Amino acid sequence: MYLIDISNRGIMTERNRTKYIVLGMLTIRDMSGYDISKAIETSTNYFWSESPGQLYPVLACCLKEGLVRCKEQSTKRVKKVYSITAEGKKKLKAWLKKQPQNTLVRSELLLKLFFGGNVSTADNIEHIRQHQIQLEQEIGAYSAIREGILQKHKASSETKYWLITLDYGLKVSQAELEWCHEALQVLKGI
Amino acid sequence: MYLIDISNRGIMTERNRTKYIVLGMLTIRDMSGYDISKAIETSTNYFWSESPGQLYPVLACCLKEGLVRCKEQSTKRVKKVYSITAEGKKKLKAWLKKQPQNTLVRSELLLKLFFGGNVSTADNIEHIRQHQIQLEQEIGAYSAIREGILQKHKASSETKYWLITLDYGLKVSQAELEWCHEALQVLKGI
DNA sequence: ATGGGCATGTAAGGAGTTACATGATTCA
DNA sequence: TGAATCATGTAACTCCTTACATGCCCAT
Repeated sequence: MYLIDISNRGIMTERNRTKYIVLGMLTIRDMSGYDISKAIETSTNYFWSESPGQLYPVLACCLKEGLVRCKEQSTKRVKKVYSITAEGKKKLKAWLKKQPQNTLVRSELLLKLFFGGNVSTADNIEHIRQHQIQLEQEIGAYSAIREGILQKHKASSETKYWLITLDYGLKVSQAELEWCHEALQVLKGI
Repeated sequence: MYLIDISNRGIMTERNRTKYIVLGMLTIRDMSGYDISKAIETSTNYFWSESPGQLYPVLACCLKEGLVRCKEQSTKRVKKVYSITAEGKKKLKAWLKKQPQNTLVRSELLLKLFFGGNVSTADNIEHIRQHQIQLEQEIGAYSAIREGILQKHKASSETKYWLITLDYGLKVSQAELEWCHEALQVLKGI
């Protein structure tokens, strides 16, 4: 016997956080699905990503639930620009206030290193080296984005929070880079 | 028209990494499904977790594919102890040598902070404070595990890699803790 | 005129979790 | 003797990605 709430079916259950990133992005400015997708890629991607195949259905659901509205469009217009409704804002705020949880990390690199004793030291060193290169690129990208925010945007409540999350990325990546260096020294037997 | 490789169906496709953590754990010692589940919880959980509902079917699949074998059991014995086969070891090694990818991070905390301008500063401060407490506990737990490894196990190739992954957790958590401190100062306007 | 980026989607299915059922063993 | 933990498993479902289809717009 299963006691499952069947009314909660579909893609818009309590646990689906895609709708909150959609609503959140629409508090910054009115956007199309494509714009939201691009905004995620260039701002939250390192701690939260979404694929178009997930985004568009959720956006359609938000519209049906009255959390967003779509601007009147002529027959010619292809681009659909959405804005957040008062109800959408209310829903977003309620979620933002709730204690966050469910941090998920899945690092294939660490999983492979954990079992690294089964292959040669050279194999493991190579994995770490590759990661090192990637991290250096990421740190460069974050720094560039940071400069961009400071120059293009006025200091505001919004930008303050953007910088805080960016600084998380910078700080953690920097720590990872240091770890790479130390791990390589251990593996090289220095 | 869809050109999808239908032969790859089921739960044991190329992208399913659960089988590799199963195989990897069995290189440490022979284990039951339950043992593997516990081992994951106490060793790789902070960078790779698995639920029992995922683990048992994959273990059954590994058995069917000849990657693991199950020890002969009397009718009385309930516990099924598995060991890795030569073929299983070969498959694991091939995977370990391939360049890792697909690092996935989903941080609800950072997502909420990114949109933090929509709620009060106090709400955001509270989220960071909670995270700080959690981090301190985690760092304590990692340190305890580190001591445990150093005392219970002889220094070996295996333990060397365990310590490297553990040190990753320590280093990154420490950096996160520092970030918490800085972020709180920014939000408090110090 | 055509190739690339803009833009909106859908189909199929794999990955993974949750919520159970079921029964043995251990120990206070 | 009864609760906790050990132990194995399945059903149902959600989440998410991949791999397409489709067509517009714009610059070379």
